[in-house]
Amino acid sequence: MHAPKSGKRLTIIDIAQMAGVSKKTVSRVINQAPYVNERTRARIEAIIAEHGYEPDPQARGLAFRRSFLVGLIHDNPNSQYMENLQLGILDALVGRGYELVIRPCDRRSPSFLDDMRTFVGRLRLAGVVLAPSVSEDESLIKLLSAAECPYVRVACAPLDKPAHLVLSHDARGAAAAARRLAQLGHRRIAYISGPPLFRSSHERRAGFTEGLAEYGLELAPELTVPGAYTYESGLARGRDLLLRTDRPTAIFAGNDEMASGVYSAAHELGIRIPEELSIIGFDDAPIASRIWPAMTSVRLPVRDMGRMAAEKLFVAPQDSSEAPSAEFTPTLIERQSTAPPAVIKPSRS
Amino acid sequence: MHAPKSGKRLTIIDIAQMAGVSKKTVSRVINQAPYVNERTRARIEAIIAEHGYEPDPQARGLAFRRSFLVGLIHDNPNSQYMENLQLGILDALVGRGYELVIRPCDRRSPSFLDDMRTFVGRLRLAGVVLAPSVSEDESLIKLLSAAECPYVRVACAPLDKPAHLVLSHDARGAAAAARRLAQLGHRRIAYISGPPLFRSSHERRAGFTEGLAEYGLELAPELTVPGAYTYESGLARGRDLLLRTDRPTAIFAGNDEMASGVYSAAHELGIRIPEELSIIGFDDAPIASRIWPAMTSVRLPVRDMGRMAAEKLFVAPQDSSEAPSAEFTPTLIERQSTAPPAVIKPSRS
DNA sequence: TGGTCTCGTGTAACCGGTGCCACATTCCAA
DNA sequence: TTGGAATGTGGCACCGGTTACACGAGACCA
Repeated sequence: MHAPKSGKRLTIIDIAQMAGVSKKTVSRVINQAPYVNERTRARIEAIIAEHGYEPDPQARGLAFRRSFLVGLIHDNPNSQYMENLQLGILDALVGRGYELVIRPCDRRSPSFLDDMRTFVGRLRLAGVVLAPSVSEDESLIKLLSAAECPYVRVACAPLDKPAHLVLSHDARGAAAAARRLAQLGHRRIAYISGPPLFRSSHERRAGFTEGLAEYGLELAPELTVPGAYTYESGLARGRDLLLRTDRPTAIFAGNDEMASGVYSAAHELGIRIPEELSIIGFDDAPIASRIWPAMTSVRLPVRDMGRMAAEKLFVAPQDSSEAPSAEFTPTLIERQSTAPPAVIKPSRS
Repeated sequence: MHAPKSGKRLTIIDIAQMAGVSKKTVSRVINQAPYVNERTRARIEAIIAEHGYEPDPQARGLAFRRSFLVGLIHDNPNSQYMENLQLGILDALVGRGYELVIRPCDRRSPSFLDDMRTFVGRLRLAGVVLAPSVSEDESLIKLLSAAECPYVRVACAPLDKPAHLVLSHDARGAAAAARRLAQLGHRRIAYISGPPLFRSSHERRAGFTEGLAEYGLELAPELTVPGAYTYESGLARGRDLLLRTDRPTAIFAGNDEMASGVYSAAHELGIRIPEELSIIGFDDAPIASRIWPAMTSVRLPVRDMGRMAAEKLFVAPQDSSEAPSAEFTPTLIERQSTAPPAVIKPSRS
């Protein structure tokens, strides 16, 4: 129980003096370097623990020529998604002495690449995690490689280097949705896609098509309509689809945001869910379980993906043997928005 | 057009050599210190701009004995709220050379205060922003004061020091909701509160009561029920209220999360919104505009509040004359969930 | 003419750690 | 016994900036 020097925080020199060694030896202990006598190491560790000493990250960073900060670059409008990703990353960071710095971005801004260069360069980031859809930006990847900044992409489709990738098999989730609708007996099934700029739009459509194919069904072109991942686009496309004379009995939307738009369209038109219309969304956003009737949706383990992304930053990039598998399969969460199609009275065509 | 030394990043010494001065003079320019000849200053600034030199924050931080990081401590479950707060804070930080580090926390954890002490101490944070409800934690405030760490609280009720506060007048927003319901002709109005631990629960109730009072109405105790700011609690309390023989014609929920629970309860019971039941929420969360029919809600300018919070960190704490007013009044966003009450047929009591 | 004050600039030490290398010991094989 | 490698430790420069202070030059005043 040494009285701590008032006001001053402990430095490596204080610890060295207490232990009767040079600060270099304390440094070795901190960095778990070899060539330290076991007894010496134990003694120093005890002193460090007793006094709650923590080395200054800025001083260490200066000497190491890199910081103890991990950046999260994103342009994802889904705040729930981003929050879970943050939490997952922090799961891995906390305890290792790293911190998370957030950087939203706009890929369409003319200063985008300059901003990013400044961000990773000035901070000498220990690594960055890229969330969709900026994770699909190849020019940014090139920049990061050039800056020798470790990075991990969170994405929904296989991209070039698996060592830098945390993959969600969106296609599999969409396929599960398709199977479920087919099993329930639906035949006239519509799909509202996301914008083509997003890789996930294509993955989800491809998976959905594949799932239907397993049941001998195919996605009719006239029932495949383009949305924009927004509520408004879901509402508009939903109206379009539901006003047709032979309207679909089920709609799969590329995300929950659009699916909730379809809900509104159905309500407007007095079409009952799920009796007259089955709906499946994607993301399992908070709204899916709060909307009425609760929505069947496809859930991504976003927090796990975030944790994995951060952990991948800490394994040597070349050591692909050590690299843990980073592929995640979504789950279909069944709620009350899916049911067998109503018996359709033959329309007098 | 000097060829940059390959691979090496520029340091203050490089700039000093180019300008033919000592690094100390460059340092003065960077920090906008006095006693630099105007011509010298201009020349150095030109060189800095030309080469895109940016001083290393870690080296500066080490010498300054504080970092260029601002922390955001939160335990708010509303991801939309947190995202907007982050964006607002970043609005103020970007361009000043500061970065935002995120730290979720759990006030009930036994290691809570130790974690926070470590967080602000080890990083030598330039400041922290506290989001509700952890912003109401007095022991944390005490800790920050002791650590001489600048802080700003984002809260919904006047707390001790205005210089450290960004205030949202939740009560005024709730009063606006009350007025609107009263104007529409509602008389049997229920309130579902948040948990008592949250200051906002009390503020919103108080404001709502006050707004009703302006119309000679009062909040009946039997129509004031305790919720928990969750969807489930809104659903349960909504069922309770709507199953009563003389059920309310309007319900004001302490937040949108609970309000969406009331929606579900109403749908379950076949009660039409807004014809038979008016609902108002609070927060204007994304769900408010996506749920059907779109919900009337009270909107907080969260992003502005975040920006203000960060800006307050950069004015001298004592200089309260300079401190900008940091009070925000919510707005009532009217949508389709409010209407005059249905004419009630006299019940055979 | 000299003294003091303000301005403008440079020098040296330092912030709190790490890298590189020298050096002393111990261990083991030849 | 000896030499070379492996082990354990310390010294010193350095990471890229800042503070404290010294110093010279010119302005102003007595």
